[in-house]
Amino acid sequence: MNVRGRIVEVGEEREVETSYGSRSLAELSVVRTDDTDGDGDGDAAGDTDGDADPIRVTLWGKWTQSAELAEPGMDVLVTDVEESEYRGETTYGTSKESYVVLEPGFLVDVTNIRSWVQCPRMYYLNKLSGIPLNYPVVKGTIVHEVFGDLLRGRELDESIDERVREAGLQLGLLGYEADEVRDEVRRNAAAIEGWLAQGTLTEEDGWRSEYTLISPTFGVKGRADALRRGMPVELKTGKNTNREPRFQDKIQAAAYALMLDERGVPANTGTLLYTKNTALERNEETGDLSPAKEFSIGKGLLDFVVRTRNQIAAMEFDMSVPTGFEADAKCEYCFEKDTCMVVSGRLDQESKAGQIGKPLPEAEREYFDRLYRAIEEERRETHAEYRKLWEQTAEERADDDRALIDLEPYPEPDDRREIEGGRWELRARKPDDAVSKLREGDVALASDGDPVSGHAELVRIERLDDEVVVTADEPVTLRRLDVYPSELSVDRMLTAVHDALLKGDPDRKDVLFGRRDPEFSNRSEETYIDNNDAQDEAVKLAVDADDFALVHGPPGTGKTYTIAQIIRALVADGNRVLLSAFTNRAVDNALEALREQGFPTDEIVRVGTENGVREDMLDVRLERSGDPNDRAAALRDASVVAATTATCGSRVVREQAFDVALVDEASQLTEPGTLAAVNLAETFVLVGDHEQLPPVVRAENDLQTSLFERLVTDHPEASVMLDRQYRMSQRIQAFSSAEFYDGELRPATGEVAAQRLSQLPGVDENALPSELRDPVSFVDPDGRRVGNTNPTEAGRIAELVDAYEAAGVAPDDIGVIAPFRAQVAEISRRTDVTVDTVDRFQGSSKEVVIVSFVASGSLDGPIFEDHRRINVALTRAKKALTLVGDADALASDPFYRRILDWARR
DNA sequence: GCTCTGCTCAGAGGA
Repeated sequence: MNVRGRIVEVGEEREVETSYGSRSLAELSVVRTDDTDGDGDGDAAGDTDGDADPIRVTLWGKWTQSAELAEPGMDVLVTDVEESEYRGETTYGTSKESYVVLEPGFLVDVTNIRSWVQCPRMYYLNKLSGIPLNYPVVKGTIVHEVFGDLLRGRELDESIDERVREAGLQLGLLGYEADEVRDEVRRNAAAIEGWLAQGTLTEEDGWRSEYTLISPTFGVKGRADALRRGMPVELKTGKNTNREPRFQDKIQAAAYALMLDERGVPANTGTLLYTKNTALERNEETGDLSPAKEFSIGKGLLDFVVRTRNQIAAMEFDMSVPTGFEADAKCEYCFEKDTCMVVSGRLDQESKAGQIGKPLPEAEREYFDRLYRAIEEERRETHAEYRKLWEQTAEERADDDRALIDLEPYPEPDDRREIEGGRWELRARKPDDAVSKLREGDVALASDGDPVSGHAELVRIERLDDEVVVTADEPVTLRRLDVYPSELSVDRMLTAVHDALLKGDPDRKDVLFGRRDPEFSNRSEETYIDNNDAQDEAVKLAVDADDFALVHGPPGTGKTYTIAQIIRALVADGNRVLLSAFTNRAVDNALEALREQGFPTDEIVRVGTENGVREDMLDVRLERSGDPNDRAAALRDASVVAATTATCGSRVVREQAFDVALVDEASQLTEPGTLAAVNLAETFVLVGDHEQLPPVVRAENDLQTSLFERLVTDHPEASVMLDRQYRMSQRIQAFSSAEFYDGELRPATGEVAAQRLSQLPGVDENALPSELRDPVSFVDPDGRRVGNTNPTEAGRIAELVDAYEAAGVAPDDIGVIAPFRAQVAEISRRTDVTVDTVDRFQGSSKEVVIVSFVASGSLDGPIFEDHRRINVALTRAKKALTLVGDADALASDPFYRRILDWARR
């Protein structure tokens, strides 16, 4: 039996005499959160605030080490407890089989356990700074890929050629030639091949490569290089002159064994494959020619893995920083010693290696701590997403759009096909009505129906319509496809903050931290845009900025056009420019405008995945694979590099340097997200509108305010607001202008102000029902909110769409906006025009927009509290805007009351 | 109570 719950009290470790001799123990008081009453309804869950009686759990032996790390408030799981009666009370204790897991909901990566074993500071430093582009790592990756290819039966030379080619860009940036890399990889691969050839591949040896594992019990996730007869095999391209495998390597393999145990397939042996070892070991007295080192994995080693994992989880629980004293690693031989000392010196952290240099100013350290915490909170939320893989039923996940279930694989053998490189293509039929967040190009978790304890593979989605097609390293029966969460964006935020503070230019930091004001020099006498003063001013400000310039662009004010003008002016001045934005769509829109203005295509490079980059920009997309020198030159020689901010944080782009970084959608970016782009340039230009949607973050924390908003507020003198809008009629823009832009947003021309539906070809305004005659109208369908839908309202909206169409408006010119996805679905069922959430509508517009408010009775809910979202909804329409909702509900709130008054005027 | 885009995923190593 297992015990799971929330710790309320932690006892001191003490020695007691038992029948086995003297043993140490520590007691925990735990309020159980697992289902203890056996009725299966789980009603004890979450009931941790003290009305349930705590139970006593005794941790014996080395588990007392984990007890020392335990704190009230932590979750704990103790497996295979022994139950006993003591003075009428049932108590629990660890048995020989037990594991004690602190904060099992916190998912620790196997590689993190590995680096913690080397040194806890190493774990911290890796997390903070990421691993920069360096040759040993790139080469190691290639050797691993070749290893996987060999296991899948691929021909060696073909594999090496392709894998080296794929790494072309990285190798080129590092200054390596393809030939020398191929030779080196071949030497490493020879060791692998020789070992594989020792009679093992001919028999049924049960090999498989790249095995993804997630452990709900132990709070560990990771990916094993390979399994052989169900036992973990890890490949290491480094040197190891000892007879024994390195301890941290053993721990890595043992961590995979632990997760295999949980799945009921015990692995008592681990293998480490050191590819540089053949020549070295040939001379040793053992006569062992093999690069493989086997070792046995017993319960003691597995316990050690779990205790190490607990150390990490406990440290992350209170977000403290490891000092290095947690382990007995020796600093004098450490590669990271200098980095370690600099980081601890700058951030004023205690560390075993000591400190070098002066601490950062207090304001910077506070900023670091604040964002570090916020980012780590975000990481927790990502972990919660992983947990849903097993905590939610398949149906719940499907309802949440996080999984496609009940896929029907084609009858064997048509459900799978071996493709190039020994990989697999898998196919299944998708139930008609199934929808999800998954998109073509995504990485997802494919499974036989159970993604955690069943057979699951990480796959790439190739096609997603009535048929599902995915590619995978190994075949699986394709019955279910789950969203696979990623910590990537969290990791990149952390490195962006690290780079900004620890590697950033002191001059830049002086402005960012308000120690001096942003400076401008009078470089430009030119007029860039002659029919719009604010746009022209924006270009001037950007060109003149020595630190940064801010362009505030309300809806329809020609932001994209201005961005293209700014980039052209900057490049004309001899600058190398990084163009970035939160979404791929915004990056491509800006590039499109740039190209339309005649900017030479051969000076542009678009960095991004094939699926992310829009089709019409693929011709300038940077192909990563190819000849190293050629690939590196393609990137280095471009005067404009365009990429999302997430890609700016990637290893390759992080190596680049620019004169200016221009970031669009800056108001939708977290501060670290913006820093990822801004870090790479001397000066920066941020374009955005903080009166529209803020950054999307999972946790409520300091990431919700964008750098754009902070700087606009602190330095209005460094900003220009584009005040002429080219989208909406006067009547439509009036509310937004008054409420959000101090009345300063105006139509650019009389034509814009006076535009009417009747100007559209074939439209007869008189054919509209009277309630829709005004450019802004309000309709109360007298509906009721049901969950996040309002079916009556949805029905009425379909009728309104029909009315517009009957008056001659083309379906393509009509858009419907609703606050909830559920209502979007409800309306979509009844009409063929575009229906979407506010969030997805940001950035686009339609001639006619109908907004569904859904709410009835009251306006409770976060979606209505953020008025910026409403601003977006109300500013998508050019000629006609119809609001549909419950008048009484809207009138109950002053802000919505004003909307009502405006619409019914 | 809600909105939801990014990114190959995670891991690849030095002495």
